[in-house]
Order: sequence, then C-alpha cells, then structure tokens
Amino acid sequence: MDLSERKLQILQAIITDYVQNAEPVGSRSIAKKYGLGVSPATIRNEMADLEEMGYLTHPHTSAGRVPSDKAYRLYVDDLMQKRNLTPQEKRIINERLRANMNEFDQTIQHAAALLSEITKLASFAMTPQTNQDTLRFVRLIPVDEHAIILMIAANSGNVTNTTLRVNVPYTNEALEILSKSMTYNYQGRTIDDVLKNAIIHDIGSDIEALSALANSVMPNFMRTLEDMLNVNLYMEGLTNIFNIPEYSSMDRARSFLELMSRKEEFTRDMLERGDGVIVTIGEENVADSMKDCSLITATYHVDGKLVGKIGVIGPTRMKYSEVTSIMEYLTQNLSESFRLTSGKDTDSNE
Amino acid sequence: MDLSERKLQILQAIITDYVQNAEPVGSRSIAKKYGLGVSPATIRNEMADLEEMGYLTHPHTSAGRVPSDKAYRLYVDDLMQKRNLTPQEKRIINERLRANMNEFDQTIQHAAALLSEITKLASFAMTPQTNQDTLRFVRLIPVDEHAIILMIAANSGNVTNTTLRVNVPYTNEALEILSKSMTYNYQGRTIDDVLKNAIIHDIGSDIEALSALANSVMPNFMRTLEDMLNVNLYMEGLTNIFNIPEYSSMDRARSFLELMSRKEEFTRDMLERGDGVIVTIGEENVADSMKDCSLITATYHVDGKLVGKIGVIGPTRMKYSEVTSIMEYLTQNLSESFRLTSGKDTDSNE
DNA sequence: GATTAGCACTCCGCAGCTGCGAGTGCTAAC
DNA sequence: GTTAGCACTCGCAGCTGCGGAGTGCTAATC
Repeated sequence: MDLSERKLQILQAIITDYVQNAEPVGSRSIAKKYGLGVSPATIRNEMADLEEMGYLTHPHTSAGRVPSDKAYRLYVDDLMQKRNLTPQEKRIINERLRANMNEFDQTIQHAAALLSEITKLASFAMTPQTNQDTLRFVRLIPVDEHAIILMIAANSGNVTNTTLRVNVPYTNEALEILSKSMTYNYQGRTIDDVLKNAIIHDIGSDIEALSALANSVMPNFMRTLEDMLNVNLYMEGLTNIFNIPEYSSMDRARSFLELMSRKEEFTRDMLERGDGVIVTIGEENVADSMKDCSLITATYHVDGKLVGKIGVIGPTRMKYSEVTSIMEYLTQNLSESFRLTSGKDTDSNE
Repeated sequence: MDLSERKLQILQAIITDYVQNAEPVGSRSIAKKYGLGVSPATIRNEMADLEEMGYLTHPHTSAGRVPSDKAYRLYVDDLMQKRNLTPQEKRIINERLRANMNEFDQTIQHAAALLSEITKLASFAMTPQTNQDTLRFVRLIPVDEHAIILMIAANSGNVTNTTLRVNVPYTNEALEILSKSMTYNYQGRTIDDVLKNAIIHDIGSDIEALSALANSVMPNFMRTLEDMLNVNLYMEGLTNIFNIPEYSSMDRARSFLELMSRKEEFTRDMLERGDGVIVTIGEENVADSMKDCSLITATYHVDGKLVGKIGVIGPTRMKYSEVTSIMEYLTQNLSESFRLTSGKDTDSNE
C-alpha cells in the first residue's frame, strides 16, 4: 500500500502543477517539466496506479489527471514542507496589524482583510467566545431621570454598555450601592456562570427603592450579558472566488456566497473546529457547498485565554504550504498584540 | 412632446409587464392582457413613437420592447401610484423591528435584513453620521494601575468606551476631577466642534499629576471621538442578485458584488444623497457598475436629529411602488423607535 | 521485468450551420 | 386612424464535423 518514491514524486509534481495552473495535467508535461528521467509512458503507468489507489481522478478519458482530496490530504500531512515567510512578508503583516489598534473588533476585521489580501482567497475572522470570560465590575451611571447606563467590564478587557430606561425613580446613591453589590456578587465569575446561576434576589435588598431598581436593572443586565456572548464574524474578500476557475460557473459561486451569508450557521460550524491550524479538504468539510473547497482555520488568543478564530476558504487546489505559514504567523502576531492591549495583570481584582 | 393618454397606458402596461416578467414585451401580449381595445398593429405604431421619444428600447429587431431609464423615471415621478401596505405587512415590520432592540447597531442591521427579505433585493443600512451629535459627559473609570476606561456619552444615546493604558500613576480623585473637567468643557458641544477646537490645555491644570494624566488621556479621547464619527455599514441579501435575470451573467454579478464590497467608497457615495426617499434609476447613478441598477434610499432619524440611511439596490426593473412604500413605512417606524429609546428629554443637562 | 515507442481511440470544445419562434415594420385595405 | 396580412430579422437551441490533448494498450527494447 505504501507509495514508491517515484510515485510520490509524480504525485507531488501533479499537485504542484495543478495548483498552479488549475488544469488537468498530462503525462507528457510532467515528463517535460519535472525531469524525472522517465518517459511519458512510464508516468502514464504510474498515474494509472495512483488513480487506482484513489490519489488521482480523471475528468474524462482524454484529459489529464487531477489530484483527489486524498492526494491533498497526503500532501498536507506528509509531503508539504513548511514555507518560511520572507522578512518582507513578515514586515507587512506586522505593520498592517499594528496600524489599527484602537478597537478590538476593528483589529480583527483588519486581520481578515489582510489575510484575504495576501492569499487572494476569501477569509473570515471571529471574535473570541467569551463564556469563559470573567466579570471585573458592573457599574450603573446616571443619565437622566428615565435612563441610566449599564456598564459591564470583563477581565479580558472587553467592556460593554447599554443605555436603559428605568421607570422607577432612583438616586445616585442607590445606583452606587447597586453597582457595588452587583460587582461584589459577580466579580471573578464567568459570564456563563452568572447567566446560569444569578438569581435576581442575589441583589435583593431590604430597602424597597433599591430592590425596585434592581428589579428594573437585572433583566437588562442578563440580556446584555447574553449579548456579550455573541461572537462577531467578519468576512473579507468574498469576491475573490470569482478569480478561481473552479467557481467560474454561476451556480457554484452562488451556492458558496449563500453559504457564507448564512452567518449564524457558519459561525456555529466554525466554533466546533479545534484549536491551532486546521486544514479540512473537500469532502472532509461538513457543509455541502464546501465539499469542493478547502478550509483552513487558526486560533488566536486574547489575554492568553479567550480563543478566537480566523480562517481562509478557497479551492482544494490551494497553496497549502504558503497559506498555513501565513496564518500561523498572523495568529501568533495577533495573540501577542492582544496580550499587550489588555495588560499583564488583568487578573488582579479591582 | 406630451404623451397622449393612450401612449401613457401602453407605456404603463409595458412597464408593468416587464417588471413582472423580465422579458421584452411584444405588441400582441399587450393587446391581449391589457384590454386597451386596439389591435397589436396600432400598439406597434404607438410603440414605435415611444421608442423614438426615448421611452422604449429594442434589444434587437425581432424582440419586444423594454422600458428605458427615462420610462422608469416617468413612471416613478408621474405614473406610479402609492401602494398602501396591508395591515399584515405593517404588522410584520412592526414585530420584526421591535424584536431586537438591545443594541442600536443590531437594530439597524436587522432593519436591513428585514428590508431585503421583504423586497427580495440587496439592501443596506448605515448608522447615522454623528458629527452633529453633542456630548453629554465624559467619564474615566479606574481598572487597574495601568489601565482606565474612557467612556464618552453623547446626547443621541450613543455611548462608547475604550480601555486605555496609562503610564502615569493616578488616583481615583484625579480621574474624577479630570472627568468632571472634561465634561464641563465639552458638554453640549458637537463632536465635530470638539475635534476641531479642543486644545489639550483646555484641561490644563495647575496640579502637575493631573496635567500628566490629562496629557495621557487626551490623545486617546480625540482618537475615540474620531472613531465615534465612523459610519457603520451593514449589507444584507447580497446574494439576492443571483435571482435577478439581469445578473445571470457572471460578469455583472461580479462587478456588482465588487462594488458592494468596497464599503468605504460605497458609504461615501451614499452619504452624499439627500434626505427622504430618493430613487435613482440606471444611468442616473454615479457608480459605473450601478448603471444598470436602481437605487432607492431613505432616511431615518435618531432622537429626531441624527440622520441615518437605509437603502435597496436592484434591477431598474423593480417594483418601485411597493419598495418605496415599504421603505417609507420602515424608516418612519425606525425613527419612532429611536425616539423612544433615547427618551424625550435627552437635551436636558446632567 | 521494467521501460519505452507507437498508434488507435476517446472525448472535449469550438465553429459553423439550420430551423424555429417571436416579434417587428411596412403596405394596402377598411 | 385603425387593422389585417405578410415578408423579414434576429436570437436561440440543437446538430455536425473537426482538431487537439491525452490516454491505454501492445509490442519492441534495454
């Protein structure tokens, strides 16, 4: 079952050629371009073997060979050699990532744009799942007699606020007491935990006015926590698929774009993938309209803990070596920059 | 130059038919379907006249007629009668809009999704331009020794925060004084105004520690204000264009999607459009790849003042009457719900 | 036994042709 | 002014034939 050295060489040659030219490759052109020292006829025999073993396919009798998913899998696992980025490429990534650091989401989106720009593929980036993020403090800030701002700060550096309408009269002192009490109760607990276990009368108070205020605030608090759990998804370079021969048929392009526009579904699927750089090829993908694509995802970390994802989608005929290297470098870089932003000691209590 | 009653009827019939079927309409089918009491031959004569006047075109000799941009313009300006929404349609819009009111941007995005769902067209929504928004207060909140949260609340109800790293030691009192001082200085002024005219030593202080802190905070403050000016753009239902016969050619679909993915450019173009419901047809559009589209935009208001936009893009062959009615209703509804959210008296001082 | 040359064969893609259907424009009659 | 009739135009779908690319097989060669 093992592949002879020569078979491997031929297979690699076919993959290389096909990745570059997107056209079935014939025995003659291999013999010519990749000096293996044998004639086309020999290569044809080997190719016939490789086809029987499932590494190659045939669009039709008189066409050249095309690598199968299995071939790409072999390539990614064993044949491919890691390509180091040039200093120039590294520099570009560094510069572009640091350029826009003001808002977290912006940075993430930028990273996706950068990735798609470099690889010329469709890319996406997701903000981290935050259910394991812990709360740092809660604060209620008066706006006017009908409105207050609810502010929730998490230890990852994530801070959210919503303006809420309250229909009970309140005093600034009451707000402060409630803020402190909520902070005291929830500080250090994960969002998940608070959502599941926070009972409204945690905050309960003997003072009637305060408890009325709490009753008015708590549902909004919970709702906002739920919002915080939402993962944001940014997609970039979707129109790159038009440059890919595989998608020159309308139907394919369409079903691909439709897949990408069902964002909730897509997000869910992506969250299920493991950590690190993961490559899934063609049929290995779950989504139907991705059966002829390859998907590469990688993870970055915020504050060393929360995990976000970034990914690339393209034809199975893809420069795996290059793309995985880029993604590895990019996510490392992202993780580092998010360590800086949120400080070293975010775990300390207030 | 004026069109006879019969010509108008025929023109209207052609438009109606073409909008529905997306196929050039012939004299016979008009005579049949839209009982005008005349024979196809007569209609042919009239059509020839209409063509000469620029209201109709001919894909080729043996094809039916197709309305020109000029015809649609006439239709939108004079012929079209406003279509009232059914109570059911209104109900759907109401329900869907109220369903997700927690975050402003979410609501906007939802509105775009709803719009594209109802019209089956591509749609977008933009958050308001906020340069005329006025500041309500600024607040600095301690996080740990290296970080503070900067919170900026505007009178529209818009509240932003960023975590900033400070490399000078600070006390809670200093933060409070600085907060108050900034609020005092900027309250009631527009973001634009503050960005242009705020000089750092506005805040200047005799106390050295305080002025060091201010120096550390101010650049971030300005940057955050700039961020607040950013208009967010949400697009929905882009893949709907695949259902439109006009875009069944790859090239068209492609150039359309590429246009839409250049978001900054698109945003800029949209901001230049006037208020209320505005229809631009085919060649009237500036962007090249929109010369065969129609674009309808409408404006909604936040707090009765800030103006956001929402829009629809589709083939010139579009149900103008229906779409404009829907958009009118939708924006009214949006404006109302944003009045509620931010309260009636947001103008009062703190 | 592995390799190679040679050749028949397959199949795609393309260009050119044909017939059909839809719809027009014109003319002559009403 | 309106209409019937008819020749004409054009796009489209389907067919045909051809060239090119590449295979698979067989028989000769190393």
